[in-house]
Amino acid sequence: MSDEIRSQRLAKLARLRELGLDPYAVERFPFERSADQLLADFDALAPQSEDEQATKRVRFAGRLVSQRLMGKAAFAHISDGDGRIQGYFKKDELGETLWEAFNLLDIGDHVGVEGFLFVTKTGEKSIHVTSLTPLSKSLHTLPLGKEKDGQQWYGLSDVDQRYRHRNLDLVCNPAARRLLLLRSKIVRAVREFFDQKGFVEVETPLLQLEAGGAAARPFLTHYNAYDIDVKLRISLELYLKRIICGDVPKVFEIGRVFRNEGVSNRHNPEFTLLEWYEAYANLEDIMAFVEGLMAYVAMQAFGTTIVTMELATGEPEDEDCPTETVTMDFGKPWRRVNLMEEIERHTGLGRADLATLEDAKSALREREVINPVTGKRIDPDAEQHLGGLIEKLLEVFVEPTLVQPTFVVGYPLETSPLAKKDPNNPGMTRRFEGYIRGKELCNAFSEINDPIDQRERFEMQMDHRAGGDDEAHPMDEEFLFALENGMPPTGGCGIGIDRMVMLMTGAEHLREILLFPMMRPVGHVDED
RNA sequence: GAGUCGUUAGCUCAGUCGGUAGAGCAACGCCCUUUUAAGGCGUGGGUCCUGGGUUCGAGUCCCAGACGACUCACCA
Repeated sequence: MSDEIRSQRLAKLARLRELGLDPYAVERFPFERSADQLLADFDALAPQSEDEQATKRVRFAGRLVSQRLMGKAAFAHISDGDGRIQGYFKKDELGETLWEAFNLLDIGDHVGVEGFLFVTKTGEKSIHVTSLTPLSKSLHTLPLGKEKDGQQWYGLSDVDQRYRHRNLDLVCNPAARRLLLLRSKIVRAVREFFDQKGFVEVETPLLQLEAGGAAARPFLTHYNAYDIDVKLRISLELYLKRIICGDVPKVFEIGRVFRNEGVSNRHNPEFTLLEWYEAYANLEDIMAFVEGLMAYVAMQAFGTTIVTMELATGEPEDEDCPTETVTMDFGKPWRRVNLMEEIERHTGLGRADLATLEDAKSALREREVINPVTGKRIDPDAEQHLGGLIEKLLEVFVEPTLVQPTFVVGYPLETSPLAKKDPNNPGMTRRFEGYIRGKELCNAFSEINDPIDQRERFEMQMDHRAGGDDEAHPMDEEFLFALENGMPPTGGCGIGIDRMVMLMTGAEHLREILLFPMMRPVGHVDED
């Protein structure tokens, strides 16, 4: 019973205090090398003779992760998170007090040790411990499991527990730790790349009167001082363009945005968005920029532009789920395709079939348009406008085929209220999205800088809203005023950072990338 | 929001036909001064997710609820 374990451990804590070794009273325990460094520099650090044992000392601290007690001697591994090293503890060298203290330690406690390096009979490089300092007491059993030859027994595998108690996940599961470190590297590489390209990093408001720049329902909250309702931002777009209007030609922001929508393996109500805007740049410039960014990030995070990942091809539930090795080279240019041409290639529906909403609906009714792999089809009556239907066709028939990095160019007017019209294709805009592994990575367009056009687009969105689309873009007079004062031609792009990490690491769930994903509270009672 | 499946010891999991709760690890005690999934002997530990119902009797069957996973819908 957990209370029993807890009281046992509190009793051990009390005894440590009686011995004058209160772990919580210690403030610092300096040591120079990580476990990995101790092992790497072993030959130089280990004493060559008994005389040197007194002078060639090492110190190390970490969490006790395994114990093998043998009466008056013991072995135990201490982990600093990244690596672990074995300690050898002997009663007649530690003395009565420290030996008792060692026996009061449990797996999960932090401990500092001092001693000299040596090799055990079985050949493991270890620390011969001559002194130890308890540094924290764990009041619970750590669900660490055991391992041998890289195979793990037991351990913490319940995903609910792993997400709710991420600290335990990080201690017990090396993969969780690996993803955290990889994400940090990737984000750092992104910042470096923008810095190298002369971009300025800015921060814009999270609290906004109207949440614009994307199609999503916002979170609502209240600002007491002004007694006004405000919304949490759903994108970074409009404020960043107002900075472009202020003649700062290259800006980017990495920030949290909030969308009041459901949770799935690719969605979380809050996520980290990267957006950047570059004056005097067009779509082709941005594509090249994305290619360069991804190549740089891959190089910094993995040391190569060639990223290999194991992807589940069956049910991830299944233990023997088949996997497929996918390799992508971010050193190569991405495939570039036209949206309408790709739809025609995968559905047989050409421009003539998709000229108007009515044409498209009757074409869908007349022909059996079914995705041969997933068996999915489209409900023609679900869409309010042609653009929505076209994007639906893209999602169902084209997206799953875009495994290798691909730019899809040319998005419909109705779903692109902030993108310039394509002068050569009525009803279409100068917009592209980048896809990897069948999932959207980025969304970019030539930004509208014509304030009259932008006003008309917002008005079109207001019509959609009146038609029942509560995610249609709101009117934003402040933004229009900025445009009326002049914005240079500008290319902009957005990338979901969490999803980018997910795509590059082969993770199947966004929640593996988010340290603390949204979870329903335990014991929640619905008020309805 | 809808459907399917799941929830048993701190962790990972068994539990047959409805008959009164099991294992390994972890914990506790004893032995053990070079072990590494250490070993040997012994001990304790359960709101079987919650609440109802059926039954002489429910971990097991029925109903409702909580939470999770997956699929779908919305979205990036």
